[in-house]
Amino acid sequence: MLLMFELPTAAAEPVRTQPGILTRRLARHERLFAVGEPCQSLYSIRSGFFKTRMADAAGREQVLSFFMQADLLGLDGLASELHTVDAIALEDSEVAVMPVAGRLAQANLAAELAKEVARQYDVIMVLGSLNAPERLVSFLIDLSQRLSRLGYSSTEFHLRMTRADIASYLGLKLETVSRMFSELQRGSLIAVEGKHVRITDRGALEAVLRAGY
Amino acid sequence: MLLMFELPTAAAEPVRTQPGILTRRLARHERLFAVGEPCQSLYSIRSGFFKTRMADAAGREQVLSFFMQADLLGLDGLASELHTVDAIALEDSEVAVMPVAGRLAQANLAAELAKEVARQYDVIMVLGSLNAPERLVSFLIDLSQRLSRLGYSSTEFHLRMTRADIASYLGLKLETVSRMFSELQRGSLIAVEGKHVRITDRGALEAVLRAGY
DNA sequence: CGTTATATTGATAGATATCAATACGGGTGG
DNA sequence: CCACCCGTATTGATATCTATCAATATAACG
Repeated sequence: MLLMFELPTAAAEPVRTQPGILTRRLARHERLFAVGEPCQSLYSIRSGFFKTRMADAAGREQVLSFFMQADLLGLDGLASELHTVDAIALEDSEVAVMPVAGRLAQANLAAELAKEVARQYDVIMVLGSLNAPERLVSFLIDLSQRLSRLGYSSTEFHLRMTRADIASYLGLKLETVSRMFSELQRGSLIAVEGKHVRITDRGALEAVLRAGY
Repeated sequence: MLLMFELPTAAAEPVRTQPGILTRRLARHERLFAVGEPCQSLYSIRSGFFKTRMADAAGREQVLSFFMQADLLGLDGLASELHTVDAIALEDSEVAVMPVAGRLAQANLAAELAKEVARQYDVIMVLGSLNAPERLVSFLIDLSQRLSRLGYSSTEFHLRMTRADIASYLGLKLETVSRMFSELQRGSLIAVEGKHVRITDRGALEAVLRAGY
């Protein structure tokens, strides 16, 4: 099992399902690309769910983003031509492989990068100025909005990532995340059962971000 | 004095110092652009020092970056065509004004955005996984390296920003930043006197990031 | 030179991390 | 297909870190 993580990420050869479009399938826990690998392609997520993570000089790991359907993965590698993060499938997934120099025009690339910059500013705001419950609320609202945009329920969903993933993403510890879930449930803002979340009071959730907690 | 902050940011008309190149001068505390303004130009810093900041729904302010000579300001506005941050001069400064659609080729734009994405990942790592002294160390090393690249001393420099600015940038409170400065000084890693900083033991500073503090 | 912003330091409170024990659940092998 | 087992999650008790409150001290600015 541990071996799975050691396989070179190119082990699964992309397959040509439609003329001119490469598709790659990944099993849960498989790595789409790893730190240090050359960045030759971007990946548009067809289905599934990913996280990206990075480690610092002391080996501390940080989850940087979560990616779902229609999201574009791989922008991290454009500055240096090498990937600076690992991308890991959190469930069986399928991505469209797009050569960096290919169909994605230069202008679109800039637009995607600009969006990524904007998203990251939001993450920095969260990490820099929100306390633990606020961070979790912000995370849930963001998830809810993204799912909604994809046509899924905005009030009820399954978390694809572990508490540890959420904690790392939010700059907290997993126990704290767990406590905050329970806390929000006690306050009747949400209903949680493991990875299943239902937003029961969206107004109150949004109020948390406006007025603090 | 307070009025200064209320002046529209376009008050100071850019002047044409060289044929084809617009330059704009700003006094300390003056705003180069503000949240919500259309993003028509990027700014290359000729001299001086800037911070960018953002406020969330609850009005909490977050300093996002510091900019110095040769840095490119304004990338924040490219996603939505409106600026999402305020840019404020921390000392008398001069910037070259570059129309977004102008001389900066599309490819260069993408490259700059990619670099910005990479820089922000580092900020997220800092906020997400370092404790207070480590954050300050990371900040000082980054500053030192950037100044060095510009030909200034990497071991001795003047901070252009206040403790509150540093604190916001690092997701801390200003008192904590002040304590961490004193702490690093007690450990003989640096010598501080107000805004003047001297790095006395760079090896030890770097060790903090490798081994924790 | 006075006034105000900025910085330092101390005492204390509050939030989150850490340590630990238990419960839960999903994947795997029998 | 079921039972087992290990990864995951919850919860409690306590420790640690950072924020807050407060009092000076210092420096920058008009």
